[in-house]
Parts: sequence; structure tokens; C-alpha cells
Amino acid sequence: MARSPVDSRRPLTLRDVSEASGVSEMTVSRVLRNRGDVSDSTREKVLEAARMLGYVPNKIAGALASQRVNLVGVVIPSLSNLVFPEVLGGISAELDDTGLQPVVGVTAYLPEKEETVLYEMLSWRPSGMIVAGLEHSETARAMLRNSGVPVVEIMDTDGEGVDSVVGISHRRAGRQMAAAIVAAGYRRIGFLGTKMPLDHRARKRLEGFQEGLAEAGLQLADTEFYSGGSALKKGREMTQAILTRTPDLDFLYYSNDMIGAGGLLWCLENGYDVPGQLGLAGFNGVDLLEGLPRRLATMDSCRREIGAKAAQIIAGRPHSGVIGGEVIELTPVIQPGDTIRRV
Amino acid sequence: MARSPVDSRRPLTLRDVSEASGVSEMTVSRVLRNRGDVSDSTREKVLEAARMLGYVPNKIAGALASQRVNLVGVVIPSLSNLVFPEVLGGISAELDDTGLQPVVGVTAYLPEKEETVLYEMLSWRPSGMIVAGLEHSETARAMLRNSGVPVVEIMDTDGEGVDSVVGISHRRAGRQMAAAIVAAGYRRIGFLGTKMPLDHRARKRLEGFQEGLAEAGLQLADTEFYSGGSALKKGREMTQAILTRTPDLDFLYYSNDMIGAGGLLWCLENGYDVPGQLGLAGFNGVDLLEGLPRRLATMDSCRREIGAKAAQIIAGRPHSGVIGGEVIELTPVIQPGDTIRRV
DNA sequence: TTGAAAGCGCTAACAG
DNA sequence: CTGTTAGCGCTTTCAA
Repeated sequence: MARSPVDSRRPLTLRDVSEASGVSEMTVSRVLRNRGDVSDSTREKVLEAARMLGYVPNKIAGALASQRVNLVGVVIPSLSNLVFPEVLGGISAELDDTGLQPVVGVTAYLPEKEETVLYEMLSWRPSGMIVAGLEHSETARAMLRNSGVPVVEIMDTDGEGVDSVVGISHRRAGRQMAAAIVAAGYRRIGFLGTKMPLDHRARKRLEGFQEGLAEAGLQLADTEFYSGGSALKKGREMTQAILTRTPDLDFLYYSNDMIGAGGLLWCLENGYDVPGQLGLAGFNGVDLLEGLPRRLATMDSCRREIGAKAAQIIAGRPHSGVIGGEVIELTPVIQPGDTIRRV
Repeated sequence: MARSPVDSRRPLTLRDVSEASGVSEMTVSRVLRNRGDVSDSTREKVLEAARMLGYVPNKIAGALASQRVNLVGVVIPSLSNLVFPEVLGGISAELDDTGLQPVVGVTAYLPEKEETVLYEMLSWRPSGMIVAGLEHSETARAMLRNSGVPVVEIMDTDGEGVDSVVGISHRRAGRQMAAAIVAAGYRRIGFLGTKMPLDHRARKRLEGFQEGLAEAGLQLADTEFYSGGSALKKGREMTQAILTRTPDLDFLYYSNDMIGAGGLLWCLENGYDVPGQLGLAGFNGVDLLEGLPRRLATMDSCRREIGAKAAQIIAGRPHSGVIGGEVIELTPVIQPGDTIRRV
């Protein structure tokens, strides 16, 4: 806190602590890192001096010398979609006691942006990289592969990872939901989702959903896409649009809970019998759903757990021994709620 | 990508590029940073070699040598409250073209955790620190003050900052809302909010609200607090609880939009005449509100803008010349929506 | 248990 | 326009 000798604006170094305590730099370093054996008396002296001066070690120098960096790169497409902050929360919580720190990069779903962010992060030689999705440019994949740091690709297991993978199969999730809907007797099914062609997980869910329908000899009766804006409001608008265009739909599958919730509110206000006349389902299992007038059917996307497991993998690989990829596929469970007919 | 000579697992260095291109390390460095004048022919040679080898510079070494770190520490209390990811989004977007990268630390509203996170971040000698709130332990404040890096405290302007401050006055926001409510003729007013005593901004809003009521000779008729869980659901439960206990309330002021939205849904379902019989208001201006059956009165908390302005301050101070604190107070505006009687 | 020497990989500063 | 020389502030390694 207090600057002992002169309050010059030069940042304090180990040497300052060394001089103030009369102990060699090396020993000061050992004390500050709890490394090796140091006598209690010298330890005291050093800690006292460091505290008096308000010394904060320089990790840049430490990292260079030790070739060890306590940073973990986290690359996600967006922060405005609640899902990613939640994953990040899982990562952050799990990393909490490991001395590792997350560094966040946002790609806005753009492959070129992803390359830039990865390059930037890898140049810090982090202890690990956690990257959303399996779809990357060849350049990006090569950077990750050659980086020598453990890489965990998260959220999705439908495809090949560079190293470790933690996620769910969105394709299977889509199929499962289709099966549940068909089993409940619905036949005229519509899909509502984002227009974003680079959201591969949403795309895979839709594809899986269509496969599931096909198995039952069905196909989508109508679709509606949107981009941008308040998801809840968009859900309302899209629902109205699709039901106006195709009034005989008996089920609406939404690519996320937010638009699904908007749709649910709209249907209830407009006198639809849910789930008798019209069934609804979303995706993600956001806890907002608990407060709606009726519980929207959904599927938990396990996002905090995905973050936590990814962080564990990074934290558990001390020196990036090239142990090679774990693949952890979590299994999301359908939460039928109140918007699918019980059979 | 391809490892030219031998595919040893040693990370590539500038020297490797230098040797591969036949150009001195220094010139390679210049090319890779677009610094100084380099002839087109050597530039080509260098870039070619770097690309062939798949070289990624080591910023640790670069930062140590240049005393410049392109990291910005961002310290926030939580990631599960949508507000903070939004601020972070504003920061991240603004930093995007500056070459600066945000590093996120989460404090869980705990002062001790904040100290740890700050210490950890400052040890990276970042280009700036963006910290939520004005309330910090003396130790934390001292670390920030002595760090020599520009500090921006965000979200709140009610108090003294260490350096720069960007935010809104929550106290004033509370007073304003009180004034609007009183002006609309409501008299029996209840408050619903989080129990969290360390959420200083929520506390200041409440205090300001009470001051505003007091000016009109009123005081809170009842209060209800919660912690944890789905905010939407909690909003329902709390609303039911407070209205059961104090049925003659004619206004409910919620400390955030999420619980307010839950309350709104509950009131509508239970046949309350909103805003005739009962008025409602929240805080934050989340865009979820656009999709509700009725538009909840609220107040924009300017969070993306706060993030953006904070990032600008950091990005605009090249070498942390101790120019001293800017204070930017944004003025949130009441959005009366449909849940306050028009006068 | 402590200290001295030698870098970590890069860039500032200067010289050509 | 290009190269050389010294470090940046730590930690590793070895010696005392």
C-alpha cells in the first residue's frame, strides 16, 4: 500500500521486496509462490515487506520464465444469447479454485472473427482453450491442433473434434423431440427458429428433427425463421404468422425457449387450447420457463455442466501431455411440461 | 501449419521464422507487427515463412519486452444476472477493433473474492481495469489506485471512484420512479427485491425510492425480499405473498424487470386491473419486456452503453498517463409502458 | 535453507 | 530499410 522509499511511479519489482527485506530475490520469489523450503523467519520478513510495499508480482515475467500461463481461452459466438454466459459461468465457477482465469473471446458467429480471436488467444500460450462448436475453418483447426495446448470443443458432439469434446448431440436431441411429439399424436408440425445459417447447433437440431419426423412418415408442414430483436416478441410474431398461414398446424417446435415462451403467451392469449388443440416445445431448459402461466415443453441443454466438465478437463491436464481427446456426450432429457399432450 | 524442418513439439519462435526466411529476428518482428518501414520483398518473404511454419507470436515475451499488455480486466459480480453479460458485450464490442482483449473475473458479490480477482488480474499488468461498482475493500481500492493502470468503475455514480466512473445514479433512479408513481396518484406502495445486502446498486435504488416517497409524505406500505431461483417464478410468488399480506396496496415496485415480469403475469392471471387498481414497475429495461402481454413500466439502466463508454476510456488512454478520472453519468429514462396510470 | 548465474522470447534503442 | 545489443522481471538450475 504505502510506497516506502520514494513514491516513484515505477511498478514494484521483486528486487524492491528483496531490498526492503534483506532477502535475496530468489528467496522472495520462493516465499511468494509457497515453493521450496523457507525458514519461518525469512518468510515473515518477506511477506511483511511485500505487504508494506503493496507489491503485486508481474505474471508476464513469471510466465515467460516458467513457461506456464494460468489463462484459459474461452471462445464463444455471442454474449447476448443467455446460453453462453451460462456456460461461461460454469467454466468460471469450476476454474475458481484452480488458479486459472478465463479469457473471453466473442466471434459473433463469424469464422474469420473466430480465426482472429484464436490467434490472439493462442499468442498468450494459455493453459487451455475452450471453444464453442465443432465447425471451424481449416486454419482455425490447424492453429488449435498445432498450439500444443489442450483444446476442448463444447456444446456439440455431432462431428470430429480437434482434441477433447464435451457436449450433447443436437441431432439426436431433435430426433428425440420429434419422436415424443409424434408419439403424443401430433401430425401437422411446424418449426420456428433463427435464420442464422452459421448456428450449426440449431441447424443440426432441425435436421435431426426432420429425420425423426421422416421416420414416422411425416414432414414439416411449415417453417418460420427470424433474426434479431427481442426473442420473446419475435416468438409471438412468428407464431401468429405461421398459424395465419397454416391454420391447421397442431404442433409448433421452436429452436429455443425464448421464442417458444413468446409463442406460448400468444397462443394462450388468443384462446388456443394448449396442448389439446396445439402442442408447443422449445429447447434449452432456461429457468425462465418456471414462471410462465404454463410450463413449456423443452429439453435441457446441460450448459452449466458442459462448462464445468470442459473446465475440469483443462484443469486436470497439468502440462498438456498429449493424452488425446476425451469425448464426453451428455444426454439431455425431455421435460414434457404442460404443452405436450400426455399419452 | 506444416512444420518445416523437424516436427519437434517445441513451440516456434521468432528465430525459426528468421532462419526460414533469411531475415533478421528484428525485421521479422517488425513485419509481424506492421511496425516501421520494411521493403515489400522482405515483408513477403517473412509472411510467407511465418505462414508456412504456422508461427504464432508469443505475447508473453512481447509484453515483457515492450511493457505493453493488450488485456483489459473486467470484474463483475455475476454472470447469471443478464445485466452483466450485456455490459460485457458492450465492452467486448467496443474493444473489438482496438486489439484489446477482455479478461473476465467474477466476484459472486463477495469482497474477498473481489480482492483475489483484482490481485490476479493486476499481476498481468493489464492496459486497464473495468470494475463493477464503487464499493470495494480498502485493500482493493489501494491495489487499484497503486496499480498505475487506468481504472473505470461502472454501473454506479453514487459515491467516490478511484479513477474514472461510468454509470447511472441508482439513488436518483429510485427517486425518479417514486416521483412518477406518486404523480400518477398511487399511495399504498410496496417494494419487492433481492435480499442480497451486497448488491449496493439495488440498495441505493431502494433508498432513493424511499426518499422520493418521503418527499411526498409517503412511506413504503410493505416490502418483500427473495434470494436465488428463477426470478420470474420468484416474482409471482412474492407478488402473491405481498398482496395476500397487504391487500390494499396499489403499486408494486420491483427491483428488477424479471421479478416484475413474473409479478405482472401473476396479476393479470388473477384478475387485477393493471394499472387501474394496481400499478407495477421494474428496473433495467430488458428487452424481454417487449414480448409480455402488457408492457411493464421500467427504467433503462443503459448497460451496453456503460460497457461501451468504459471501454472507450480504456482504449483512449494509450500509456496510462495519469490524466485522472472522468466521471460519466448517464441518465436513464422512465419508460412508463402500460402499468402506470396515465395522468 | 539460501544465493548466483543464466536465460525465457521478444522489442526498444540505436547504429549502419 | 535492416541489423546489433541489451535488457524486460521473473524462475530454473545449480552450487553453497
